[in-house]
Amino acid sequence: MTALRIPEKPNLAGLEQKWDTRWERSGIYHFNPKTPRERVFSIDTPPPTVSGSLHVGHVFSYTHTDTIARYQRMAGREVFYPMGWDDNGLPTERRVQNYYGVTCDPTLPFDTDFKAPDDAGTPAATKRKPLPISRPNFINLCLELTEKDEIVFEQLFRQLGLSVDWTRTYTTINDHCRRISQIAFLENLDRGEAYQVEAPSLWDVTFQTAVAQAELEDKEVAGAYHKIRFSRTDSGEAVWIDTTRPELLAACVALVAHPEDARYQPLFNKTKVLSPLFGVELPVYPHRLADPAKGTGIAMICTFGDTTDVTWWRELDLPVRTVIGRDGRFDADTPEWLTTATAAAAYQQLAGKSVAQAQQTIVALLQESADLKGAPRPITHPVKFYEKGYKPLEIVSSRQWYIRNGGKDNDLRQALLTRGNEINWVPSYMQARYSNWVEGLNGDWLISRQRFFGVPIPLWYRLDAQAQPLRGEPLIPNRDQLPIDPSTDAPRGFTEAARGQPNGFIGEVDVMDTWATSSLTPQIACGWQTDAELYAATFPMDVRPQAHDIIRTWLFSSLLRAHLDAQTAPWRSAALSGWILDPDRKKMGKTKGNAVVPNDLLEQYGADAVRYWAASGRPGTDTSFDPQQMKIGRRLAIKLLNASKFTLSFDVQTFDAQTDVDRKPVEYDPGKISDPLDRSMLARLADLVDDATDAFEHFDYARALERSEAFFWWFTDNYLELVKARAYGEFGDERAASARNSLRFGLSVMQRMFAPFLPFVAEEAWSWWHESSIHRAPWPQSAHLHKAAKGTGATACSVAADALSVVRRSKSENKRKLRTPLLTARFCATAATLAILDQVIDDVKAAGVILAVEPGEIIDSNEISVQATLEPEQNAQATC
RNA sequence: GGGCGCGUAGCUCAGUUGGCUAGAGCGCUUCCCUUACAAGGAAGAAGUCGGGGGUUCAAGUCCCUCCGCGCCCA
Repeated sequence: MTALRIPEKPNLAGLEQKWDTRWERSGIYHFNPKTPRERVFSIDTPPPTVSGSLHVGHVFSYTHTDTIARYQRMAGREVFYPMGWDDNGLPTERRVQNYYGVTCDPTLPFDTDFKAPDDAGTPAATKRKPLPISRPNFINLCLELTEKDEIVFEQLFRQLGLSVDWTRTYTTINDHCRRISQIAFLENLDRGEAYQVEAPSLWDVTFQTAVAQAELEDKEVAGAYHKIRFSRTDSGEAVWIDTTRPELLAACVALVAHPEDARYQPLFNKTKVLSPLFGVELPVYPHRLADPAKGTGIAMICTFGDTTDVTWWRELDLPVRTVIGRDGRFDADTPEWLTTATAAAAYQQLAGKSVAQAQQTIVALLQESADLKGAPRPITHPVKFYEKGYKPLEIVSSRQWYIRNGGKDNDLRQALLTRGNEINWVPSYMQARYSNWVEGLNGDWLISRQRFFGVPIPLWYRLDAQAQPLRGEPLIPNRDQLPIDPSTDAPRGFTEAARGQPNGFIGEVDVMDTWATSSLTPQIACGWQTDAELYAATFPMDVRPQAHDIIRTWLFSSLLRAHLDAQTAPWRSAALSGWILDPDRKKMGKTKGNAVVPNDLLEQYGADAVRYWAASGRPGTDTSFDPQQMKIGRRLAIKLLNASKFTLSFDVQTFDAQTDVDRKPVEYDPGKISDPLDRSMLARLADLVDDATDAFEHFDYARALERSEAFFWWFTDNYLELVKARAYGEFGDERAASARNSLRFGLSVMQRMFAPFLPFVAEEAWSWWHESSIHRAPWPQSAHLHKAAKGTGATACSVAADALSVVRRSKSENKRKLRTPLLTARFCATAATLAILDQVIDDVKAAGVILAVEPGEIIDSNEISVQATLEPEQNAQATC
């Protein structure tokens, strides 16, 4: 038996710091890879973007996962719970550019003596002209800055009490992740799943990079229909088309109308039309995607104004006539297909202009030539944007890398849908979001980005005698060379001097999109290709916790990579968390500017209280930000300390026997629990344990908390009050021992059941009577409680509590103190209830301060009532 | 337009395969410093379960329909 160490006045101050330090020292959250797979519970933690700051949304969802992790650990599983930081990608680039006042120029050589500008971190750094630096130097700055951010993040997560194994932290730009990402890419290439092709792709002109379907966002923007005259080559008759993008007139390759549209039947494939201003001769085609109800029913096809243009271009086999460059401006040179002097003159008025400027110009030109009918008619319509971008996406034809994802291959699509069925979705309706996304894919996954701070695509190309790259035969590094940066590393058989020279080589300049790396978090964390023992112990992982808005990106791409590499789903379960809503029911997030920073909350209410609020949000459900709930959590934490102090204040005869299956040193003796009230409480507690355990097994931490909390308040307000006198010894040693052992048994179970939610206060109270951590203590089992209850049911304690309640009411309604004695009390209930009440009457009598209990009266009601005589102070008589 | 979710007390939410008089916490009102806890305790008031229709002995729960809110996709 451990000596008790109970503070005089327990409180929450300093618990986070105290226990974080001890947990760190004892390493209780460290994963032991020498564990058989069936005893492991592995978690694919979402790596937060470190270029932002953590907000309550993070606290919310990471707490959910932590409650599961802590439950699983207590339930006997070896929990694999690493953390990652997502520091790779555009958000970090932007932050580094601003912080240091630099810009990345991948054509520059690595400068080994490079030092960050002196004004880094000051406003001056953003005001002056950015300093161009090489990609490796730029990446070093990214690493330097993100490292600082990561320290702050880890500090906060520790304060929150996440039971992460901090020895296994990865960052998505570090050597290990770049290596895994590059290996995975090369394997995709080997198997023919990765390929490059010159094709129209969605292009963000601000960031000057291609983007993927998953990163699109429709935004309603103002536009206008312009009615423009084309003319038939045979008759000269006008053909009016409506377009929202008149500036693309020079890029027009055909007109299109619906095949069944009678108005245009005579034109299809028979006669051609001339475009205004440019005089280009164009065919007219039928196609089902042309909407007869839209405008005049006939549209111009340009390469490329929108994704429908791409479809038409592909299906009608049209030429490419590009006028907009990657910077979003019209090409300076007059395109070759504009052959007449007037066409060239018209085009030169557009050359170099932005899309908006060009539109104004072309409208003026069309008005001048009377080819525009009436004024433009303003509309608002959905336009595709890059989710992080500010300008509408353009579609440009460029060489890009893709990974096959089923968007163009029905067999693969079906296989991915089937994989979805193998996953336990929490909540289950989230699977529909996955299936909908997979069913709606319309192309392969574009993974190349024309950016700098990302994982380089690990390839070079041989140059021919004219120094033109031979794209078809990339030079591939050995796996053991990885990670490489083709902009600074030379391929085997070449020296750096051959870079860019005829018959030499050139590095692939593109990097992979962040999702191409983060889609590999299971492989990164589990030691794929690097640690066979760890991989065998942890993969496929048990659960992927994540927010539901990135099912289409992170969840889908992760599932794809695992399917392609391992022919399995990467996890058994996917647990989707909801969002935090602000008081106006709007999503809280850093981009919306309404996010609350958690530091003050942790300071004010304590980590356990904040966790209590977070854990009350059910899986997948959006939850209101509510400091009131944190107050309640704080109160619960304090209550647990006080109830523990009281329960442990009674001496319990020590004993040592194998009958206690829970642990040693033995803290209580179930064999001494003899009173029906005590046994009944344990029976009730057994039901709770079953309920909470079942909830946890289904990832429903919120239910487990709610049930545990309800029991606990009943336990303190009723059971504890009922047994108090008996525990103090008023009914003899034997019955005192029953109360004391029962109190301790109940407390032991309650402390453990709160441990996943309130890890600090549970550990603190547990430490008063145990040497080892509660977080490695076994999860309570109902069988142990049933055994101690010896067949007694849960009814007796309910009857006792009901009886106590009516006694209290009789005093409260007469505005008397609860300590006021009842001279006499006669309980009225059914015969069965009275019989049960009789077994626990001593406790009811003591807790209710009843001097004499008269024989009960049998009535036909499920409710207990009492006829009581209050002490004569006012001689009140109450009947309820 | 398609898919998914939500609507229960003033607020935040439970309510499992339909089953007794629909629950909890907060807030509100009244009372009590009670020796684990006033950072507490006891009691009370408060709901047409979004509207309507249907199935059923029985509907907050199942079906249909409408209204409102949110998210995802087109």
